[in-house]
Amino acid sequence: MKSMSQTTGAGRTRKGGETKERIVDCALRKFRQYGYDGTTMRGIAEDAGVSLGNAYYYFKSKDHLITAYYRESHETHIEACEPILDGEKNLKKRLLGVLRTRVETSMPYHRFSMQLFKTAADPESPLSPFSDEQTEVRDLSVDIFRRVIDGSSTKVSGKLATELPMLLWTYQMGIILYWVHDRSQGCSQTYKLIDHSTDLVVRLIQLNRLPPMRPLVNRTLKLLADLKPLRTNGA
Amino acid sequence: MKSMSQTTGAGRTRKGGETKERIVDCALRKFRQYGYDGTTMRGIAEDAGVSLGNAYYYFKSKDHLITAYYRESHETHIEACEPILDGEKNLKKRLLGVLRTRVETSMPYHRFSMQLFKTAADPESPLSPFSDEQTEVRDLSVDIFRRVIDGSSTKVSGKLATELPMLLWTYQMGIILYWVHDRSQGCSQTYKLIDHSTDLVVRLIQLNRLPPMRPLVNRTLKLLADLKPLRTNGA
DNA sequence: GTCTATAACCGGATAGAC
DNA sequence: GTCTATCCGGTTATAGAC
Repeated sequence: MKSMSQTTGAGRTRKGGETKERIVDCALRKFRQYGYDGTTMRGIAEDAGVSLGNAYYYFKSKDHLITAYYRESHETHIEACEPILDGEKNLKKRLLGVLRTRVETSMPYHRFSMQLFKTAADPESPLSPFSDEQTEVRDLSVDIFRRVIDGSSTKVSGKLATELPMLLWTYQMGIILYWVHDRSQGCSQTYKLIDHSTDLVVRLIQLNRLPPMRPLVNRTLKLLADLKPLRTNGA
Repeated sequence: MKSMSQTTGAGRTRKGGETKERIVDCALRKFRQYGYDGTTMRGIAEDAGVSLGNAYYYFKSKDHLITAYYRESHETHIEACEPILDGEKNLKKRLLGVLRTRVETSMPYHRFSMQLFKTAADPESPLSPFSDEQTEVRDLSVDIFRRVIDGSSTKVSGKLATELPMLLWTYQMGIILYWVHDRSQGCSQTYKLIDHSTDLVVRLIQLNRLPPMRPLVNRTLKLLADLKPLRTNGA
């Protein structure tokens, strides 16, 4: 654990912190307005009233501004989810609510996300939501799904219980991937996908209770475990 | 259907065709040797003995050279697969053989593919293996899996039969995605993944025969059908 | 040490002459 | 079909100011 901010160690004085914040704000605004490709570092710097080189003092690359997006994105999401996580007991409704909210709150960044996913899809990059460097935000995000399960009336048992929050997070990433490319009016296709797939997912979770299913479930979990060590050099 | 080559309509004279071919050859060699990012258009042009501008006359962007890679990649694969497709009857062994061969033949391009997937993961791009523009090569690739099934002793029935070749192709893309990020010695992790996952996949295919499974299978297929129309503007 | 600015460099892409 | 000249934007080197 190194601790936070990829952003060059910078921003440790009153003025520095403010400058950094100003850059982030301008960047996010430009991202919403013009998308990722349509936003230039020169443009951000100009808006923020700093020189180009100075912007690079705070963020060592354009990509690194993405971390700022992840943070804002998560905060907006969890805030909007509280009512559902607090008030609803039915598993399917909880899951449905969290996923729909994720899409809704991300809407202003639709164009941006389209172009983002190109960089984010590459687990090489520290900017990938799957990378070590994003552990912090990712864990917060996985936690939402832990709450989805724990706060519901459906009890999950066996090996599945441990893995489920992370699996649901991955499932959410799949939804996002779809949304990113969804050009339908108001992203109605994505909402349809959410409805149909949560139905399936909840069924599968409940199927886990049937003893004859256990070997298949366990074998699948074992496979997923194998999928993990992408970054290690193990033989 | 527009027909082939994304490459600007160019290359229709004797000399033109040769120049184009020379560019492709130099590009692929450089891709193998230095990866995608490590290869510059200027470098390719120089090796091919043409000017930078001229290279752009034949390929309207660096990305468009990727089409050339897809083509070579597919040809090498199918050639290497013939023995298995002709000689083996067991479904699992056929599938295993085809997937292993895919990885083996792609090995010289491992570094290249790492960087490639960044661009290819974006279905926006005409370079994505999922895009309309790549229908031609993709169909050829899906066809390999049709042969895997048809030539095997296992009979597949129901709605699954129609979709299975395409599903297996998608599954192969998943394997490739894993391989691309696999840093283990000789990509042993990927081969392990292939072994374990084909086992699971073949089991699932055979499970399809059990009547009680049908509703779940059909519901899943319906969901997958919903997943398709990513590019349309449907309500 | 923390911050800021100016002037390059590099490589993908385009314009336009021949 | 081919070239040269140029643009554009991410990134870096470097030098100074607080």
